[in-house]
Amino acid sequence: MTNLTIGEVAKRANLPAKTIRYYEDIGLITPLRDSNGYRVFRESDFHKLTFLGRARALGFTIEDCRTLLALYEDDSRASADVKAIAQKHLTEIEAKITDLQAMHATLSDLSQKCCGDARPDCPILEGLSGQTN
Amino acid sequence: MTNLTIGEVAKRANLPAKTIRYYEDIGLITPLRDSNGYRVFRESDFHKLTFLGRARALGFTIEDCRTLLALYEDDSRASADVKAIAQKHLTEIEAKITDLQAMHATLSDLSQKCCGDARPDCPILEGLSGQTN
DNA sequence: CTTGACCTTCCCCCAACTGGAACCTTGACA
DNA sequence: TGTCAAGGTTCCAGTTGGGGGAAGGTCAAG
Repeated sequence: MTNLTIGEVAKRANLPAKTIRYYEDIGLITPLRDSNGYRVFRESDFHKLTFLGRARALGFTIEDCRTLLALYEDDSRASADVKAIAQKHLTEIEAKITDLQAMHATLSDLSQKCCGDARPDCPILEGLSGQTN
Repeated sequence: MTNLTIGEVAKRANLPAKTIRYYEDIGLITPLRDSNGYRVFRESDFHKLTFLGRARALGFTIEDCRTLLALYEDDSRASADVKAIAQKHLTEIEAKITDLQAMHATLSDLSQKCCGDARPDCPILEGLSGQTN
Protein backbone atom coordinates (compact mmCIF):
# COMPACT_ATOMS: atom_id res chain seq x y z
CA MET A 1 0.00 0.00 0.00
CA THR A 2 2.92 2.32 0.58
CA ASN A 3 5.01 1.99 -2.57
CA LEU A 4 3.36 2.32 -5.94
CA THR A 5 4.33 2.26 -9.58
CA ILE A 6 3.30 5.16 -11.77
CA GLY A 7 0.32 3.26 -13.14
CA GLU A 8 -1.01 2.48 -9.69
CA VAL A 9 -0.54 5.95 -8.31
CA ALA A 10 -2.07 7.37 -11.49
CA LYS A 11 -5.24 5.38 -10.89
CA ARG A 12 -5.47 6.30 -7.22
CA ALA A 13 -4.70 9.98 -7.72
CA ASN A 14 -6.91 10.02 -10.79
CA LEU A 15 -4.24 11.66 -12.94
CA PRO A 16 -2.73 10.51 -16.24
CA ALA A 17 0.72 8.94 -15.92
CA LYS A 18 1.94 11.52 -18.43
CA THR A 19 0.90 14.30 -16.12
CA ILE A 20 2.70 12.72 -13.19
CA ARG A 21 5.91 12.41 -15.20
CA TYR A 22 5.49 16.04 -16.17
CA TYR A 23 5.06 17.06 -12.54
CA GLU A 24 8.31 15.28 -11.73
CA ASP A 25 9.96 17.00 -14.68
CA ILE A 26 9.10 20.43 -13.38
CA GLY A 27 10.04 19.53 -9.83
CA LEU A 28 6.65 19.31 -8.13
CA ILE A 29 7.30 15.79 -6.91
CA THR A 30 10.45 13.68 -6.52
CA PRO A 31 9.62 10.00 -6.49
CA LEU A 32 12.36 7.47 -5.75
CA ARG A 33 13.71 5.09 -8.35
CA ASP A 34 13.87 1.33 -8.25
CA SER A 35 16.96 -0.54 -9.43
CA ASN A 36 15.24 -1.14 -12.77
CA GLY A 37 14.71 2.59 -13.27
CA TYR A 38 11.00 2.51 -12.49
CA ARG A 39 9.63 5.35 -10.39
CA VAL A 40 8.66 4.42 -6.85
CA PHE A 41 5.89 6.50 -5.29
CA ARG A 42 5.60 6.71 -1.51
CA GLU A 43 2.50 7.73 0.40
CA SER A 44 3.86 11.25 0.58
CA ASP A 45 4.15 11.39 -3.21
CA PHE A 46 0.60 10.11 -3.51
CA HIS A 47 -0.62 12.80 -1.11
CA LYS A 48 1.14 15.51 -3.05
CA LEU A 49 -0.40 14.25 -6.27
CA THR A 50 -3.93 14.29 -4.90
CA PHE A 51 -3.24 17.75 -3.51
CA LEU A 52 -2.05 18.86 -6.95
CA GLY A 53 -5.04 17.28 -8.63
CA ARG A 54 -7.46 19.17 -6.44
CA ALA A 55 -5.61 22.46 -6.74
CA ARG A 56 -5.50 22.16 -10.53
CA ALA A 57 -9.18 21.28 -10.59
CA LEU A 58 -9.82 24.54 -8.80
CA GLY A 59 -7.96 26.31 -11.58
CA PHE A 60 -4.74 27.22 -9.76
CA THR A 61 -1.78 27.62 -12.09
CA ILE A 62 1.15 25.25 -11.79
CA GLU A 63 3.19 28.00 -10.14
CA ASP A 64 0.44 28.63 -7.61
CA CYS A 65 0.35 24.90 -6.99
CA ARG A 66 4.08 24.92 -6.36
CA THR A 67 3.67 27.66 -3.79
CA LEU A 68 0.65 26.04 -2.18
CA LEU A 69 2.48 22.73 -1.95
CA ALA A 70 5.42 24.44 -0.27
CA LEU A 71 3.07 26.06 2.21
CA TYR A 72 1.36 22.73 2.75
CA GLU A 73 4.69 21.19 3.66
CA ASP A 74 5.70 24.09 5.88
CA ASP A 75 4.41 23.58 9.40
CA SER A 76 5.23 27.14 10.34
CA ARG A 77 3.34 28.76 7.45
CA ALA A 78 0.96 31.64 8.01
CA SER A 79 -2.56 30.89 6.83
CA ALA A 80 -2.63 34.48 5.57
CA ASP A 81 -0.19 33.50 2.82
CA VAL A 82 -2.48 30.72 1.65
CA LYS A 83 -5.54 32.89 1.84
CA ALA A 84 -3.87 35.64 -0.20
CA ILE A 85 -3.23 33.20 -3.05
CA ALA A 86 -6.78 31.93 -2.87
CA GLN A 87 -8.25 35.43 -2.88
CA LYS A 88 -6.14 36.47 -5.84
CA HIS A 89 -7.30 33.40 -7.71
CA LEU A 90 -10.91 34.10 -6.79
CA THR A 91 -10.56 37.57 -8.24
CA GLU A 92 -9.18 36.12 -11.47
CA ILE A 93 -12.03 33.64 -11.66
CA GLU A 94 -14.52 36.45 -11.18
CA ALA A 95 -12.86 38.44 -13.97
CA LYS A 96 -13.05 35.48 -16.32
CA ILE A 97 -16.69 34.90 -15.49
CA THR A 98 -17.44 38.55 -16.15
CA ASP A 99 -15.64 38.41 -19.50
CA LEU A 100 -17.47 35.28 -20.53
CA GLN A 101 -20.80 36.72 -19.51
CA ALA A 102 -20.15 39.81 -21.60
CA MET A 103 -19.26 37.66 -24.60
CA HIS A 104 -22.33 35.56 -24.02
CA ALA A 105 -24.60 38.58 -23.80
CA THR A 106 -23.28 40.12 -27.02
CA LEU A 107 -23.30 36.92 -28.98
CA SER A 108 -26.66 35.64 -27.82
CA ASP A 109 -28.07 39.03 -28.68
CA LEU A 110 -26.75 38.78 -32.23
CA SER A 111 -27.76 35.17 -32.50
CA GLN A 112 -31.34 35.86 -31.49
CA LYS A 113 -31.65 38.37 -34.29
CA CYS A 114 -30.50 35.82 -36.86
CA CYS A 115 -33.33 33.77 -38.24
CA GLY A 116 -30.96 30.95 -39.20
CA ASP A 117 -32.49 29.82 -42.44
CA ALA A 118 -31.26 29.37 -46.01
CA ARG A 119 -31.13 33.09 -46.78
CA PRO A 120 -27.84 34.97 -46.62
CA ASP A 121 -28.99 37.90 -44.45
CA CYS A 122 -27.23 37.48 -41.14
CA PRO A 123 -27.16 39.94 -38.24
CA ILE A 124 -24.33 37.94 -36.65
CA LEU A 125 -22.01 38.63 -39.58
CA GLU A 126 -23.22 42.19 -39.70
CA GLY A 127 -22.38 42.63 -36.05
CA LEU A 128 -18.93 41.16 -36.54
CA SER A 129 -18.27 43.35 -39.53
CA GLY A 130 -19.06 46.41 -37.45
CA GLN A 131 -22.28 47.54 -39.04
CA THR A 132 -24.11 49.57 -36.43
CA ASN A 133 -27.37 48.37 -37.88
CA MET B 1 -6.94 56.11 -46.71
CA THR B 2 -7.06 53.02 -48.87
CA ASN B 3 -3.55 51.58 -48.67
CA LEU B 4 -1.91 51.18 -45.29
CA THR B 5 1.31 49.86 -43.85
CA ILE B 6 1.16 47.28 -41.12
CA GLY B 7 1.67 49.87 -38.40
CA GLU B 8 -1.17 52.01 -39.65
CA VAL B 9 -3.61 49.17 -40.10
CA ALA B 10 -2.60 47.83 -36.69
CA LYS B 11 -3.61 51.10 -35.07
CA ARG B 12 -6.91 51.32 -36.93
CA ALA B 13 -7.88 47.70 -36.42
CA ASN B 14 -6.61 47.87 -32.84
CA LEU B 15 -4.53 44.75 -33.24
CA PRO B 16 -0.79 44.22 -32.64
CA ALA B 17 1.30 44.13 -35.82
CA LYS B 18 2.62 40.77 -34.67
CA THR B 19 -0.89 39.38 -34.65
CA ILE B 20 -1.55 40.69 -38.14
CA ARG B 21 1.60 39.03 -39.46
CA TYR B 22 0.48 35.86 -37.76
CA TYR B 23 -2.93 36.07 -39.41
CA GLU B 24 -1.22 36.37 -42.77
CA ASP B 25 0.99 33.40 -41.90
CA ILE B 26 -1.98 31.16 -41.26
CA GLY B 27 -3.79 32.43 -44.33
CA LEU B 28 -6.57 34.53 -42.82
CA ILE B 29 -5.56 37.58 -44.81
CA THR B 30 -3.43 38.10 -47.91
CA PRO B 31 -2.12 41.65 -48.10
CA LEU B 32 -0.25 42.80 -51.17
CA ARG B 33 3.47 43.56 -51.18
CA ASP B 34 5.21 46.75 -52.15
CA SER B 35 8.40 46.70 -54.22
CA ASN B 36 10.40 47.10 -51.01
CA GLY B 37 8.81 44.00 -49.48
CA TYR B 38 6.53 45.94 -47.13
CA ARG B 39 2.99 44.64 -46.73
CA VAL B 40 0.28 46.77 -48.35
CA PHE B 41 -3.16 46.60 -46.71
CA ARG B 42 -6.23 47.52 -48.74
CA GLU B 43 -9.61 48.47 -47.31
CA SER B 44 -10.73 44.89 -47.70
CA ASP B 45 -7.80 43.70 -45.59
CA PHE B 46 -8.66 46.29 -42.98
CA HIS B 47 -12.27 45.12 -42.90
CA LYS B 48 -11.24 41.52 -42.48
CA LEU B 49 -8.95 42.48 -39.64
CA THR B 50 -11.66 44.34 -37.75
CA PHE B 51 -13.96 41.41 -38.38
CA LEU B 52 -11.33 39.06 -36.96
CA GLY B 53 -10.72 41.33 -34.00
CA ARG B 54 -14.38 41.33 -33.08
CA ALA B 55 -14.79 37.60 -33.59
CA ARG B 56 -11.72 36.86 -31.46
CA ALA B 57 -12.99 39.26 -28.79
CA LEU B 58 -16.15 37.17 -28.65
CA GLY B 59 -13.99 34.13 -27.99
CA PHE B 60 -14.28 32.37 -31.34
CA THR B 61 -11.31 30.13 -32.13
CA ILE B 62 -9.11 30.95 -35.09
CA GLU B 63 -10.65 28.08 -37.03
CA ASP B 64 -14.14 29.37 -36.31
CA CYS B 65 -12.93 32.79 -37.44
CA ARG B 66 -11.68 31.28 -40.67
CA THR B 67 -15.07 29.73 -41.30
CA LEU B 68 -16.96 32.87 -40.32
CA LEU B 69 -14.77 34.96 -42.60
CA ALA B 70 -15.45 32.60 -45.49
CA LEU B 71 -19.18 32.87 -44.83
CA TYR B 72 -18.85 36.62 -44.58
CA GLU B 73 -17.29 36.70 -48.03
CA ASP B 74 -19.81 34.31 -49.49
CA ASP B 75 -22.85 36.18 -50.74
CA SER B 76 -24.81 32.98 -51.14
CA ARG B 77 -24.25 31.72 -47.60
CA ALA B 78 -27.10 30.42 -45.48
CA SER B 79 -27.51 32.33 -42.25
CA ALA B 80 -28.22 28.96 -40.64
CA ASP B 81 -24.55 28.03 -41.03
CA VAL B 82 -23.47 31.16 -39.20
CA LYS B 83 -26.04 30.69 -36.49
CA ALA B 84 -24.96 27.09 -35.91
CA ILE B 85 -21.40 28.20 -35.21
CA ALA B 86 -22.62 30.92 -32.90
CA GLN B 87 -24.89 28.57 -30.99
CA LYS B 88 -22.14 26.00 -30.55
CA HIS B 89 -19.86 28.70 -29.23
CA LEU B 90 -22.57 29.96 -26.88
CA THR B 91 -22.89 26.47 -25.45
CA GLU B 92 -19.14 26.31 -24.87
CA ILE B 93 -19.19 29.68 -23.15
CA GLU B 94 -22.00 28.50 -20.91
CA ALA B 95 -20.02 25.38 -20.00
CA LYS B 96 -16.99 27.46 -19.11
CA ILE B 97 -19.04 29.79 -16.97
CA THR B 98 -20.55 26.84 -15.14
CA ASP B 99 -17.10 25.36 -14.51
CA LEU B 100 -15.75 28.64 -13.23
CA GLN B 101 -18.74 29.16 -10.99
CA ALA B 102 -18.23 25.73 -9.46
CA MET B 103 -14.56 26.48 -8.83
CA HIS B 104 -15.50 29.81 -7.36
CA ALA B 105 -18.09 28.30 -5.05
CA THR B 106 -15.72 25.65 -3.72
CA LEU B 107 -12.79 27.97 -3.29
CA SER B 108 -14.67 30.86 -1.75
CA ASP B 109 -16.18 28.39 0.67
CA LEU B 110 -12.75 27.22 1.76
CA SER B 111 -11.39 30.72 1.81
CA GLN B 112 -14.13 31.98 4.05
CA LYS B 113 -13.27 29.35 6.63
CA CYS B 114 -9.63 30.44 6.68
CA CYS B 115 -8.98 33.19 9.17
CA GLY B 116 -5.90 34.33 7.28
CA ASP B 117 -3.63 35.29 10.12
CA ALA B 118 -0.11 34.33 11.23
CA ARG B 119 -1.13 30.90 12.50
CA PRO B 120 -0.55 27.78 10.38
CA ASP B 121 -4.05 26.29 10.66
CA CYS B 122 -5.58 26.57 7.23
CA PRO B 123 -8.87 25.08 6.02
CA ILE B 124 -7.85 25.85 2.43
CA LEU B 125 -4.84 23.54 2.60
CA GLU B 126 -6.90 21.00 4.47
CA GLY B 127 -9.48 21.08 1.73
CA LEU B 128 -6.84 20.65 -0.94
CA SER B 129 -5.22 17.77 0.91
CA GLY B 130 -8.55 15.97 1.03
CA GLN B 131 -9.29 16.11 4.69
CA THR B 132 -13.06 15.78 5.01
CA ASN B 133 -12.90 17.93 8.09
C1' DC C 1 10.36 -18.78 -24.71
C1' DT C 2 7.21 -15.81 -26.01
C1' DT C 3 3.51 -12.73 -25.27
C1' DG C 4 1.43 -8.73 -23.42
C1' DA C 5 1.29 -5.30 -20.12
C1' DC C 6 3.90 -2.41 -17.94
C1' DC C 7 7.75 0.94 -17.61
C1' DT C 8 11.55 4.23 -19.55
C1' DT C 9 13.24 8.41 -22.37
C1' DC C 10 12.78 11.34 -26.24
C1' DC C 11 10.89 14.47 -29.28
C1' DC C 12 7.22 16.74 -31.61
C1' DC C 13 2.45 18.77 -31.33
C1' DC C 14 -1.60 21.86 -29.72
C1' DA C 15 -3.62 27.58 -29.48
C1' DA C 16 -2.71 31.96 -30.36
C1' DC C 17 0.17 34.54 -30.07
C1' DT C 18 4.63 37.37 -27.93
C1' DG C 19 9.53 38.65 -27.57
C1' DG C 20 13.75 39.28 -29.47
C1' DA C 21 17.67 39.06 -32.78
C1' DA C 22 19.51 40.36 -37.10
C1' DC C 23 18.88 42.95 -40.90
C1' DC C 24 16.70 46.38 -44.55
C1' DT C 25 14.22 50.86 -45.92
C1' DT C 26 12.75 55.42 -45.49
C1' DG C 27 12.66 60.21 -44.26
C1' DA C 28 14.63 63.96 -41.63
C1' DC C 29 18.35 66.63 -40.13
C1' DA C 30 23.24 68.39 -39.81
C1' DT D 1 26.65 63.08 -47.96
C1' DG D 2 26.54 60.83 -43.42
C1' DT D 3 23.78 59.24 -39.98
C1' DC D 4 20.12 58.38 -36.93
C1' DA D 5 15.53 56.96 -35.46
C1' DA D 6 11.49 54.89 -36.64
C1' DG D 7 9.50 52.10 -39.29
C1' DG D 8 9.56 47.60 -41.94
C1' DT D 9 11.26 42.35 -42.90
C1' DT D 10 12.28 37.24 -41.58
C1' DC D 11 13.12 33.64 -38.45
C1' DC D 12 13.55 31.26 -34.08
C1' DA D 13 12.27 30.40 -29.43
C1' DG D 14 9.16 30.62 -25.58
C1' DT D 15 4.64 30.61 -23.28
C1' DT D 16 0.65 26.76 -20.46
C1' DG D 17 -0.15 22.24 -19.26
C1' DG D 18 0.25 18.69 -20.83
C1' DG D 19 -0.92 14.70 -25.11
C1' DG D 20 0.62 11.38 -28.82
C1' DG D 21 3.52 8.21 -30.24
C1' DA D 22 8.08 5.95 -31.32
C1' DA D 23 11.82 2.98 -29.73
C1' DG D 24 13.21 0.25 -26.40
C1' DG D 25 13.79 -2.09 -21.41
C1' DT D 26 11.38 -5.17 -17.74
C1' DC D 27 8.50 -8.44 -15.69
C1' DA D 28 5.04 -12.10 -14.67
C1' DA D 29 2.25 -15.67 -16.74
C1' DG D 30 1.51 -19.52 -19.59
